[in-house]
Amino acid sequence: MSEEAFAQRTTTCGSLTKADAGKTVVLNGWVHRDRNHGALHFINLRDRYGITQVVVDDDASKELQETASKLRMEFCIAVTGLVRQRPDTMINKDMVTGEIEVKAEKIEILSKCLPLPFMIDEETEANEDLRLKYRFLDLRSSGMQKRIKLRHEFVKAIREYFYKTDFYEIETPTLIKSTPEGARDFLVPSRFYPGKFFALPQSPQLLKQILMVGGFDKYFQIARCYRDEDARGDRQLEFTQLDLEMSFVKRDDVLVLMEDLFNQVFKKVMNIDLPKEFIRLSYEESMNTYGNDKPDLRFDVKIKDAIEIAEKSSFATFKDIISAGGSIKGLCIPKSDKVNFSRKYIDELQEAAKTYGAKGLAWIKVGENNTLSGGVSKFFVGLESEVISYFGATEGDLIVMIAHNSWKKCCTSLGAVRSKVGKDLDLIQPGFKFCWIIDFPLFEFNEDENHWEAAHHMFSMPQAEYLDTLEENPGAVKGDLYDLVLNGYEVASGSIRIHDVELQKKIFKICNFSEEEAEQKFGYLLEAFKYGAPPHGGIAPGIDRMVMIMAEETSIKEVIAFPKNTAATSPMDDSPSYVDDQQLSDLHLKVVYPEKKDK
RNA sequence: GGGGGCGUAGCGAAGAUGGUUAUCGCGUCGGCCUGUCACGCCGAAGAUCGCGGGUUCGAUCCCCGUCGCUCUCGCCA
Repeated sequence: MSEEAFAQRTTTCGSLTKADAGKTVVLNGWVHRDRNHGALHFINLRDRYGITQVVVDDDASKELQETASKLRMEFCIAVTGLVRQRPDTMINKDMVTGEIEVKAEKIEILSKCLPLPFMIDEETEANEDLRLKYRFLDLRSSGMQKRIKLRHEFVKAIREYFYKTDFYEIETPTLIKSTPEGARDFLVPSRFYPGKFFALPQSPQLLKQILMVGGFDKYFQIARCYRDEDARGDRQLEFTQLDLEMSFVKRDDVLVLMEDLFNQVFKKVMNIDLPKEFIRLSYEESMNTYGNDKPDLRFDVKIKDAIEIAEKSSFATFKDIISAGGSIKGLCIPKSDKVNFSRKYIDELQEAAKTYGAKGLAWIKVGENNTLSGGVSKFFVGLESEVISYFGATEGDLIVMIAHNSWKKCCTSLGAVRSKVGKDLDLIQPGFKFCWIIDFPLFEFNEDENHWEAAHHMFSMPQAEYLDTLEENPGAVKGDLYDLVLNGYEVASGSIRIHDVELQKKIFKICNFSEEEAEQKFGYLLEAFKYGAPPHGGIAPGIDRMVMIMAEETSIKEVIAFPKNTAATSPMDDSPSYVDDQQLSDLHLKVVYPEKKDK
């Protein structure tokens, strides 16, 4: 079986300049645009590297002219021709190769193309589902090409960094034991053992800890992870993490390593200088000031505790919340020429707050000469100047306050208002603002099941000062946990791990995990800890999410070659799909369809 | 599981208090064109207005249901 011969490229569509004039070249690529003037015919030929204008002149042979007239968008062709400098008046300054054109001597159609479902532009206007169905076409767009390249450069720079800093790249299995806590596992049925399942890893967490016990004190991996939870704009069923772990380290060793890594990677990939050290905020500080644990520091609007001023008001709701021990916080929204603080806009802000559990949004407009109007201003009569100076407000600003019995809901609902305001008022400055969130609580109370559980996961180390009082007051315990945040997205999460069996057992107990259950689920880790486990810790930055932010996109799908949609399916290959009965029976499975009709 | 948005030629959009021929741009097909570069000009084809039901003399439009996509809350250690 010999393949059909064709003229193989001698150069690419992004490389020719006037220095190449006079050379005979062969280009291979796709017909990007096709401008046929009858006797004169221009073809923009595109490949990964760029676009070059091919010309079929009026002196072309009849055969060549006929071939050229058959060309349609996205035909894959080979062009043999002569590079010639364009006359000065015909130079296209917007094209890298705009100084030259290739006078076609021969055109071969390597592969035809059906009429396109959508045009291939820098960014197509077609809706996302269609783009995913025809991903092979969408990937040809310069936007996708650019983003996939960025991702490649990013991962490459990461690997280079770890190779030169003496880390080992070690693969861990993707068929592992199902872990009960955390996200829902993707399960893979065992053919040999009826009723038994492997799980796809949510992360290589336990395996990398065991690698530490195994003596590989600096490990990293570009690891695929799987979580069977609902997708989001910044969340996919499967995603890629830079997973790393180190032995004999303390928290700051990990933070400093990450700062150094991203300094070097951002410099190499985007020629951007990051600060040598990233800002550090405690969880509590971040919640209180920005209303979440992933603050967007690209704009400087800050939340302020408002109990002090609210308790002076005559607003009954505030009094009730205060006497119930709740929280009241406020935000001074600066006057803006982008948004008029109309009743309609305030309603929008209130809706944003309500999605995070706020009951309402108290608001006050700041007028001239220290006056207040609208909303709850009538409850602050006589306190005008005090309110204004408390929030540092000036004329035209809008002060909003949220009162809630739950400190967390008070923070997060006001945080939602802050985020919306940042976008709507166009306050967000360009750039990349990293920060660390540290000192997370180790446990949080599960109201429904009436017991404590790990806020992150059960393998994180409590901070030393809490070690003796863990059981007495779990809610107060802070862990050696850290998240890396970039422009309002959590991009990495890590911790110093527990390496002591007894401490680990204590944590299980606090989380209402019986010894038997712990033994059954994590016995192998506990066993490993009995054999000289080193102190260790690590972190796992999300590759997709970081590249998304670097590419200034808001959907993770833009930086993944073949993503799933929000409905957790792939429109291109139509997965997931039904399998035949034989496959099911091999796996000892029987499908019970839900009541609702299915297909 | 809940909430919001969207669904009109291959693609992107417009549309009407409910009225008989549903617009526009891109693409497609045919013709013309010697300097275009989002080429231009002339012509043509292409739509059960997501699907089902209801109200009505009449529904793409109103109502109910349903499906799909999307954003989001829950969820995601």
